[in-house]
Amino acid sequence: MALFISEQTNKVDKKGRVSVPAQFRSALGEALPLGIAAFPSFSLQKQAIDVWPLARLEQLQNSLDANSDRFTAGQKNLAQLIFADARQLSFDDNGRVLLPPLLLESAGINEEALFVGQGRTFQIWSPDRYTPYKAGIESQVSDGEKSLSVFPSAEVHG
Amino acid sequence: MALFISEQTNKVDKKGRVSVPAQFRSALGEALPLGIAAFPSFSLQKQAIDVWPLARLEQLQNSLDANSDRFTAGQKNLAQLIFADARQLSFDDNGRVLLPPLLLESAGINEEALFVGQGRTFQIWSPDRYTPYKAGIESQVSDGEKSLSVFPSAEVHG
DNA sequence: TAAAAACCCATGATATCCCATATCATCCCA
DNA sequence: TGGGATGATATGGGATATCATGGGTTTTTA
Repeated sequence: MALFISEQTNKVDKKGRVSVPAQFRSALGEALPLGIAAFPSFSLQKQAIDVWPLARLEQLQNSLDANSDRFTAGQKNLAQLIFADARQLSFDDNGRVLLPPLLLESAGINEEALFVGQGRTFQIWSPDRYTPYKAGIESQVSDGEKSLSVFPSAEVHG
Repeated sequence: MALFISEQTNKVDKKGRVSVPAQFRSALGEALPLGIAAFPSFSLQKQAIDVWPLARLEQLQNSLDANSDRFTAGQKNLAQLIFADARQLSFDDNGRVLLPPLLLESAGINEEALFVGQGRTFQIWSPDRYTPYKAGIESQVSDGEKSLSVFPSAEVHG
């Protein structure tokens, strides 16, 4: 599965439908028909929506099944919350998903949804919230952190 | 078998019938006609109802048969209680199950039943009980644990 | 035979499907 | 190189199917 990169804003119609950016759909590849899992982003204090390919949730469950001892109690609680709060969304023929009202509300999304690539996952933001958030992130990048090492030993997923 | 994810509240009619969320039914897949096993959740001090696909009970029995020495005495007792307290529920043509009075009472369910996905299993709650329970879980997730590693080595079921 | 369970059908709300169109990028050919 | 044709994408709206729910009727069970 390819990575989710770039930002794109699409409209939410009155039925709650949004087109997922075509690049994101093609990044899903064969996982597209399985759909995606969307839930309020815990790491962002539910400011935005986190989206995972459904297979990633299955990987999490498999990890829990096989390596239960490698998770802290807090991590197990978080996993439970994710399974409870996640909504499984599937694509219509035009590449749209239906965002449930609860997710729209928690992310403060009205007319427009801003898709933000995050590598193996992506986020959906209200543009109004994203602008100051991103500015804050940028200001937190210190001078010493303006370049990144890529560890060559890291395995390639897929 | 797909995962049980998301929350959904459905009504319990005066006959004790509830629609199991369609997504949960489709997650059961071919196991749907076998029905489900429901019992007071021991891990939750019987605050709610735990629901397993019937095949999971069989897996538990198989594990007990094959690895009896790997279970503690307490775990064996727990298994005994589950086999005793579980009720096998089957679906009618509309995707409903009949919740026995004993289960409804132990979970404090009256008019509404809140289904909560937990991956390989799900729970059924009284909405009144669930709200404070969930708040407690959320407060137990510390800031450092607001994201999860997904071990890439875990294989995807399917 | 009374109570409970299973079965059947009806209905409103909602989600899904299908088609139409506007916009834009790409391609192809003059 | 210009300009029209082609195709992909995003978006809107109507038609259809699905879902949750209520109620009635038949069948089973105690």
